[in-house]
Amino acid sequence: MVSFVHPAKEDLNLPNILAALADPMRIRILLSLLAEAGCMSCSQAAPCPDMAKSTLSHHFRILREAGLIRTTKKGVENQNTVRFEDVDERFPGLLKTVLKLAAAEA
Amino acid sequence: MVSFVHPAKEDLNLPNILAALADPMRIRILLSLLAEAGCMSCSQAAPCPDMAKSTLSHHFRILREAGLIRTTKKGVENQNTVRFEDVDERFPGLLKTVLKLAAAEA
DNA sequence: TCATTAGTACAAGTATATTGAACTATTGAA
DNA sequence: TTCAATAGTTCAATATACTTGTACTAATGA
Repeated sequence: MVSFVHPAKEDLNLPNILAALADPMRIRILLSLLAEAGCMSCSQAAPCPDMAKSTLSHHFRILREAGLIRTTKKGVENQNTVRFEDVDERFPGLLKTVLKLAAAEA
Repeated sequence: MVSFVHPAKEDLNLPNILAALADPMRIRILLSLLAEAGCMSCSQAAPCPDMAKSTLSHHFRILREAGLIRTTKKGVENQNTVRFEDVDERFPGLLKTVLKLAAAEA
């Protein structure tokens, strides 16, 4: 059985979050998740279909352990959502600012 | 003769900037530079005196090549300033948001 | 001219990212 | 039930990036 590590809201940590946001692939995953305004499986959310599954899994783990997404197992897939409110409460404005700029660049 | 690489304002690039901001030591260097509201040598700006000179030089180079600081040689020292306006024009709000949150954490 | 100071450059070791292969869990169909 | 297919994870190996010591350069001042 796979169980996912999700830090509590109060344990969100700025260096971890910034490190997670520092990878263009992970930014694109977050934008993709937000564009669908809800849950997506890892494969759906992946904006780069030719990337190795294991690499993708690694990126989702980084996002999850930084507290940027929440992952739950639904059947054979995972459902991922952005923890926007949690992150915004702890670090107001950060996610909105970074993702807005990233979306504008893309 | 050492000459420094400074990207033009229009070449500032979000992934590079986020990657540069993803290291706590580099965040502390930026905060230290801004706290003095101006120029500082590398050694002055370094918030961690027991770090190897070469490591420090490496961090200043990352910041410089991401376009976050400008370095000029003044005598035997370097003078470093944060390129706040350039970065803010290209990526409005980013630097202010990140550094404010980082300062609040520290 | 020579010692000192501030920093850079390079090479070596150490840490992190990427990938393929093997594995687990769930589903759905025979 | 059993079996194949699907979606992800884990692990081990390789590739890339960070850290540091040593050697070097450039400027200053005695």
